[in-house]
Amino acid sequence: MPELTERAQFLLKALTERYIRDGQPVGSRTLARDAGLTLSPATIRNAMADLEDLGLVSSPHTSSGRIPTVLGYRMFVDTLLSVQRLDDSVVERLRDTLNIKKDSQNLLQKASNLLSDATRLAGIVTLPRREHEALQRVEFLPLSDKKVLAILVISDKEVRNSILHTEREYSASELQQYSNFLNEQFGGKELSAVRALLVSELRETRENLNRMMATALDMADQVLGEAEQGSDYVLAGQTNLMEFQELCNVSTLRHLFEAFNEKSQILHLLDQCVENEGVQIFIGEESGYQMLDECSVVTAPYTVEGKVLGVLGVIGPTRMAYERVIPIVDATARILSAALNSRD
Amino acid sequence: MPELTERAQFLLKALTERYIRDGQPVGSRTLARDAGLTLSPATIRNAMADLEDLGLVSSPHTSSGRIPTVLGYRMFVDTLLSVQRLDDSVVERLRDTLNIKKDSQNLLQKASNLLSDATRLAGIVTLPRREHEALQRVEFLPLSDKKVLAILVISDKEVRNSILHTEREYSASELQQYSNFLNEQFGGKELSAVRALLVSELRETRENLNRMMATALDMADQVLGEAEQGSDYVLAGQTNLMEFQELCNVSTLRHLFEAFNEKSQILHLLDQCVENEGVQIFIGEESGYQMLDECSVVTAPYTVEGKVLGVLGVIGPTRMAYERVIPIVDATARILSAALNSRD
DNA sequence: GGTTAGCACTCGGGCGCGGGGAGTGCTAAA
DNA sequence: TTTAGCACTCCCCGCGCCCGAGTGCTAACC
Repeated sequence: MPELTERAQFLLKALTERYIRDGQPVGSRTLARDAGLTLSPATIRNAMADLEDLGLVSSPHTSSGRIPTVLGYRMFVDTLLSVQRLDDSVVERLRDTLNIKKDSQNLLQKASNLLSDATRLAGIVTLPRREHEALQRVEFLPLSDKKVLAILVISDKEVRNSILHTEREYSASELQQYSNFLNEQFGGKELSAVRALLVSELRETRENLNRMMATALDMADQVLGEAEQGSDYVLAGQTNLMEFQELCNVSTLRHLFEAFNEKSQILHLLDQCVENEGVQIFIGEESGYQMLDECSVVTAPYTVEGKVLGVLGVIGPTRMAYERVIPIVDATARILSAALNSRD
Repeated sequence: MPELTERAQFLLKALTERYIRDGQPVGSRTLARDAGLTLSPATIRNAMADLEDLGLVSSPHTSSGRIPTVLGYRMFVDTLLSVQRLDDSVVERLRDTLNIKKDSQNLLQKASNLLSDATRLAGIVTLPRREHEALQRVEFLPLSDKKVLAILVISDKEVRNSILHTEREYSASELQQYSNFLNEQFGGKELSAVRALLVSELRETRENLNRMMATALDMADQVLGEAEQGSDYVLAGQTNLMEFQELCNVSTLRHLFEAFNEKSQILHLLDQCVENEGVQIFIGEESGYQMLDECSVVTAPYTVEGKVLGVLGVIGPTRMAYERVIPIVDATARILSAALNSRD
């Protein structure tokens, strides 16, 4: 990263802020007025030429003002940005909305809506990863006609059930035996571990197991298979993106929306944010995905009991109000984490 | 509806088909060549002038070809359309995809995808209405720490559960008593009836009821409240709509997509289709919703055991290939109904 | 009478032109 | 080092232009 004189930094900051504000390339005259410095446009022009040489700004054509490059934005958010303190009322609102007691799916949807409302961008929240969930308990309930309801208690917040199709009818007490067996064997273990154990056990001892055991294992495996489905996310406020000039041509929008539907690419990007804690920002091409070339993504992981469960964030044009967006994403992540933790 | 000479009908049909094919206003010369009739452009012009007087076609400006009006489309789909017979392979594909055994949520999503894929438009499927579902059984399971898992068995296909927060801990046997009571009282009744009964019973006899009954009713009410959430739909292939010239300006798209997110208006429209059986079509303004002015909606209800559960369909530009779309929507509705019926 | 050829007319779209404006780089002076 | 001055560049916008496609009307034709 090249070193800049204080003035150059100041100008880059002013230019970027101005450009973010009204989306027009910023000229030397405007900047001179804007910056508050008592410098003539000519001086500014010299400084801008330097910034251009360093690759921090560029001009769309010969005689127009400058706009920040990706590198310019990078420096802006990394070292120049003065992050706004969040208005208490906003925090209050976030907290209020997320503190209602609801199932987590609903909570994430709410969070996504909040993000998109507060930033006027698209909000995104990944569903919690399931890998490290532990199996608390399994219960089986007989339904009519060779069907069994399996209930998988993962925590006091997460319960999943699935309907199994069996080859014969089972009595309640018989099913009770099975679940007892499974709970004894696997209760408290991580789902992935349970699955692995089940598979190996099925392979090793299938011949020797009596019919009951085999069925129990089959059932559990069937349920686990469903429980460990692929990751996903909830999205809100995509339409907000249609308000921005720079995204407003149909082909750009189409690629973006197709990526939203496709999910895999976006998920892959968000997955990278799981490791780093705190707010993380991808500017334009940095994401490595073409459809996001003119977008920035601001993310933060959310946690329960210290473990990162998922990622939330916003997607918007590179020209977004970072100083407002960053604290919102940050706060939402914290508050969502708190809500997930404290729920009784 | 005005009566038309055979020739006028033929010309309207040819014109509409042509316009649907390539989206350009159709001129007399083109139509003369296209129609297969050995008529000169001048003759066609006369006939077109008549059609215009009847409000069936219009020209965007003085010297351009004609395009069908909403009325023209209406006559086209009602009396002129030669619906294509569906290719068997397509039916096969529909049937294959919908016959996998999956929970209904998943099935509807699949159906929506199929619709959008097969028509290259946006597919939509409303979630089944819940009103007439009967409560088969309720079970309670103690979780740790003053929490109780309530399981609501609605049918062999639908099970919902929710976690209740109680004021004290309950033993398994105590909970068993509650569920027995509820099952005796309400088993087999419709959810709405159950709810009504509960409310009145709570009001009338609250004072006299012992604590157990009250808790049981509270619990059940809490669960039912969640179960009877508002209606909803699954959507697929919105991005397909971005391919059409006539929808391709950002503001039109925005209104459309906002309506998709909003859901209430679209749902209201779809609700109208529940009553009529078979395929139903709204062309342009006919829907009564502004954001659909340049769109048509083709719907068909799907049923289980003769009862209409929901509606599916597609949304696309008025200029859509009705003769292809209609049988696809029709077939999908039938096949989805069959799949929902036959699932074991 | 229905059909057709001919003709004048209309309108949208594409193209080139020219002027104005915003902004630049360079040079030379303060 | 900063600044004023100046020539230059390029976008944008409006204007006039022409071309082509298509129309309506009229008059002739079968």
